[in-house]
Amino acid sequence: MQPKRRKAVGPTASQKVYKAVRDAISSDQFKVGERLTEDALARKFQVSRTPVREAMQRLASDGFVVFTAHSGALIRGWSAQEVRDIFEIRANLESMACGLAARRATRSDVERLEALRLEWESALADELRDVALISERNRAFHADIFSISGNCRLETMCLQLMDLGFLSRSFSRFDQDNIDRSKHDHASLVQAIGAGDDDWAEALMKSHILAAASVFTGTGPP
Amino acid sequence: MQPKRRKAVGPTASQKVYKAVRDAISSDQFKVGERLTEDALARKFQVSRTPVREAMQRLASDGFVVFTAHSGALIRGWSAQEVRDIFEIRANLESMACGLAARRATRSDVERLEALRLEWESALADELRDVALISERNRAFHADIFSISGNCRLETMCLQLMDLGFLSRSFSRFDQDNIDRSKHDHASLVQAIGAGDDDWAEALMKSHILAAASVFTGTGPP
DNA sequence: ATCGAGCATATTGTATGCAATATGTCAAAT
DNA sequence: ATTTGACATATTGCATACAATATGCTCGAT
Repeated sequence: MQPKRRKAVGPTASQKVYKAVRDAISSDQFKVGERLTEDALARKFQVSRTPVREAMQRLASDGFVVFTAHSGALIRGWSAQEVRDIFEIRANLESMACGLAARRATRSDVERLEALRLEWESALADELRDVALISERNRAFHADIFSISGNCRLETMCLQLMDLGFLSRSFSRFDQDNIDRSKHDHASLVQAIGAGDDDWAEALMKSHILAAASVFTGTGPP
Repeated sequence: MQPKRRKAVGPTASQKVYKAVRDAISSDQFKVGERLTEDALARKFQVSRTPVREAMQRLASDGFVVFTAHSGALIRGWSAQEVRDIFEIRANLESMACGLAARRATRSDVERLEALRLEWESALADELRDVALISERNRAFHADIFSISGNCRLETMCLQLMDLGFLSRSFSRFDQDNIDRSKHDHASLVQAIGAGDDDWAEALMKSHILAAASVFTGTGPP
């Protein structure tokens, strides 16, 4: 007889709704200010309002939607100030994670990271310019650095900041210069982490994020 | 006629439960590993299970409890590694906030901060050694710096990290040396922020947090 | 035409019931 | 004595019903 198999009980309805709506927001499938009515979502996912409400609570807590009592959930927008604030935090947290990663990375970590970098470059090189794919692979590259850092909470916090909807539009704003710079940055990052040079890795990541911020917020030199 | 008064509709039941349980956790009123059953909380707050569940979802999302499907919410504990990780992040984020605060603080900001510092010192000076009061005023002091930083999201993130239950035990571990150092640190912080010296303020806060970390995690010199 | 009051409708907030799942107990086998 | 299985109980997950609140519209007054 097979070793008794644990009954494979899937994710709860609430979790499924949470994940689906979260992904939809991250990939920018809702308009800012759009109202998410419980009934509509409940019908869409074939469940009752209860699990939908629970998912919305968590989304609100994560900052993806704003939730006002008796008025429901709205897809939140981001003021220029908020976008600046977020990039400012990312520049600090991600450079910290990068420095830690440089100190802790093993040979196999570096090899995996390099593989992710190459996958991202190949998505960039493709004629089709699939922005969603480029964005996804960029995320995977950064996420791997967070993971190597060994600080789980830092990893979670960095991921949360990366996954805030507006970022999915990031690469569509990049011109050729931005892309070349990004490619160069990522290559240097792998090099610095591979060499275990934490100061270098940290400084590289900080400048990498701040450069992206300047594209996004238009604070760069004219 | 009076200007039409908005109907004073209180916070929802769900919000009340959330706040009550969150405060109870922050002030360490539950044992680690303790199970929070929905029925018990519902009876305690005289509401049904629905708002209790919603509150628990948000608490889980905020990291105060762990939530496993079909098994409910447990008060989470913190491994030594997690505590180290959190102090590491605080050292970065709070020093960042402190540097920003030094650049932005107005005269009235500094005066208010100084007043908060003095209130904290008076709580420390009291013979009774009310650890909860000391902790509360320390929080108010740090929170004011976050607020002055002008970065709302940073403020929220720093507060979340400060409010993780185990910190309420911090001051009960301090010996006289730690207390003297803390008093000195806080005084210097106000001075640095008042002088607009962001590098100094940033470095001070970093060392302030790391010193507290060493007391807490026992990583300091013997 | 514009504005505001009041009603009708839509939507959220909460309570309750039932089904699904986990937890604890006890007896029997080794 | 320890372990394993099955059953009883406790607890959560979800659906539905109803209450509370907000939203939008009509209609009348100015």
